[in-house]
Formats: sequence, structure tokens, C-alpha cells
Amino acid sequence: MARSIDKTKIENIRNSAMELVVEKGYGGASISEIAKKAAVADGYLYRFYKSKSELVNDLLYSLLKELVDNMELFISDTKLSVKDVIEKLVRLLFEMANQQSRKIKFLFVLMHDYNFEVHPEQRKRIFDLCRKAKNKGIKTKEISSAVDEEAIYLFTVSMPIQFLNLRLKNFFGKSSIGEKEIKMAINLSSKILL
Amino acid sequence: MARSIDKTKIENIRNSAMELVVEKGYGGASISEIAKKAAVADGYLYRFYKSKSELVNDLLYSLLKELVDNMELFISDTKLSVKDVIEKLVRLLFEMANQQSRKIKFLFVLMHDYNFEVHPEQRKRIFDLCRKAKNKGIKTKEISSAVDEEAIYLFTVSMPIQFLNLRLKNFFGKSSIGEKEIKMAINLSSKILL
DNA sequence: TTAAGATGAGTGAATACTCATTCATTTAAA
DNA sequence: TTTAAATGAATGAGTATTCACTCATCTTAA
Repeated sequence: MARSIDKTKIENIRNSAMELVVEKGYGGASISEIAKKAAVADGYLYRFYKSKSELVNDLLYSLLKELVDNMELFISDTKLSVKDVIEKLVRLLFEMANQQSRKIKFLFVLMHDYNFEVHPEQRKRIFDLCRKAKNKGIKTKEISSAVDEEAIYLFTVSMPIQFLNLRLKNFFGKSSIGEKEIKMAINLSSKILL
Repeated sequence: MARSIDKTKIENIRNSAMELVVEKGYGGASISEIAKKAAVADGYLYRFYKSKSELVNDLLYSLLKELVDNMELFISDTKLSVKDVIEKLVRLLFEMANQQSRKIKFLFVLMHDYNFEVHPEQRKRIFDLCRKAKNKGIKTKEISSAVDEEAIYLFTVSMPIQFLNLRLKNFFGKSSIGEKEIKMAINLSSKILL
């Protein structure tokens, strides 16, 4: 009956929130600044989210979902070996760092914040996918049974993200994230797991 | 002439600040709450620090100094092989996680915050120590020249801290940090670097 | 017309930080 | 040994500002 919701406004809010949380931390990213950056009224986001916390939690959830959905796609593809899966996953993370570094940084910031928890359901999904990868690897004799789910997560997700952020922060004076670095990360993961 | 400064008060402020930053993030840790937890007047900390930011930065600096000083001790000890150095360093981090998890968590939180930067001087120290370890390893033929400073940092500092925080957060339902886990972490680092 | 999208001034609470004041301790004169 | 002046450690009420959030109001497309 009346005009329809302008979805670009919500998208702007989500992008602004992400950017400001990365830049200033959760506590430092204020609602009014988020709204200002999104070119939207101060109170507008409360039509969609009950609170600032809910908005940011939803952002984290969506981003992880995007990542885990992709993981699932790779692992479920029976044509791919475990080595292939690792390569695909690492490539995905590196591409994200290059093309939408905001997202990698946001993940990085919130996953290390003791205020925010990965949703238990998502945690379980991640665990199950790591187990699936492990079992696949044992079947194809790529993985020794000594490797557990935690190690798989650590070296295919955690470690690449850690590396990417060293580069994004220019920690050791290097910031390049190219094919050379992708190959290196894949090698390291493979060396450990396979 | 007057009473002397009660150093336990300052220490209490530092401990409270650390705890609250871990629990609520930098923005969420308010001065009044820090003071309350330290059983000290609201404005007291301003006799020693110009601002909240200065206090927290000093906390990060001290903690890193403690760590880097130890790294230096290990690497400078000519009796130790690179494998020994890795073992010592990993053990140090794991002990810290067991006995003063607040410190590991604080490091974890602030090193992943885009507001806080490791002091350039400390960054350089870390880089130089990694280089020293690399050169030592090449001399003793423990390390291939393909391994660079960044990889050393990643697998002897970053990765163990990452693992410890998975456990401290109980991410995969496991929280034990014992000898078994230490051995595993040392193994993984060695496997990559040596 | 009208229903719903969108606004932004307004709310009380909380924020980081200041400073006039109080209090405990030390020193030294009586 | 006693006492009071001198000192600076420590306090906490007070500052302006900003915070997350609400809601009466306006705008616009159906």
C-alpha cells in the first residue's frame, strides 16, 4: 500500500557497521556514527534490529554462514580430494582478503572478542565439516588418523586468517597477498595435514 | 613528608583493567568499572596515566615486553638448538595460559584489535629475533633457507596463541591445556619449520 | 487517501576526565 | 616524648559530552 523498504539503506547500515567495528571496535562504533556513514536516520536501524548487539551478531552470523556454506560445498563435492578442498578454501579466504578485506578484518576482530560467540549451531556445523574432511582424508589415505578436527580448523581457517591479517596490518613490512602467498599457505596446510 | 604511594593500588588498577578489557573489550571497559573493581577512587588512575588509552597501551607494551624478553633469552642461549627454543617458547605460552590466562586472553584481544598497534620498536625486536632464530637454524642445518621470519612468528607465537584461545573459549568442546597439548603444538611447529 | 517507510529531536544513563577537598603520614619544633 | 605543621596520596562529586534507544512526526508511493 505504501512505499516499499529501501533495501540499499539496510545494506548501507550493515556495511557501515562492519567498517566501523573494524576501525574502532564494537564499543567504539556508535549507532549515530554508523547511521551517519550509512546516510540514514539515527534510529532507522531499530526497525530491523532490536539493538546494536543484535545487528553486529547478525553480521557475524551472516559472514560465517557465507564461509561455512562454501566449506560445505567444497567438502561435499566427491570429485575433490582433501588437498583440493584445502586449496579451494584457502583461495576463498585470500580472495576475500583482496576483494573485500573489510569482511576478513571483521571476522578477525569479532572472532577474537570475548563478548561475541560463534553461534553454537554454526560451531557444530564447522566441527562436523572438519570431521567430514577428516573421514574423507582417511578414506583416500591422504590424512593420518592422528589429525583431528581441531587441527584441520586451525590450519585451514584459523592460520590462513592469521596470516592474512599479518599482511593486512603490514606487521612485518609486507602487505602483498598474491598467488605466491596462496601457494605458500596451501603448502603449509598440506604439509601439516596430509 | 607524606605517605608513600600504595603500589598495590596501581597493580590492582592494571589487573582490573586487563580483566575488564578481556571481558568487555576496550570500549566496554569503563574507567569507573575499572576503578570499582580495583577498589580505588574513580579518578585515581589519572595520576599515573594520561588516559584510558595510555593505560591499556602500557599494559599491552609490558606484556609483550615480558614475552619478547623471554624469547630473546632463549634464542641468545648458544647451548639451545632451534628445536629447543621452539619448545621453550611454546611451553612458556602454555604455562601462561594455565596460570595466568588473563594475560593470554588480553594479548589475544588486543593484538586482534585494529585500534591497537604493537609498538614499532617491539615489532622490530620480534622481527630481529625471528631472523636470529632463522640464521641459527640455517647454521645448525635445522632450518631450510626457504623458511622466513614471518613463518617463524606465525608458527611459534601466533599459532600457539590461536590454539590456546580455541581451548580457553572451549570452541570444540575441549578445554584441556596439558602436556599432551604442549607436545602436539611443539610437534606441529617443528614439522613446519625444521 | 492512507498505510507504512523514514526521520531526527529528545530521553536518561553512562562516558572519560578534572579538581577542590580530605586524610594519613612524616618531619621537626617545643 | 609530644604535638602540630607540611606534604602529597587518595578521594569522589561534578563537568560536558556522548551513548543507545524511543517515538511523535513527516514523507511518499500505492
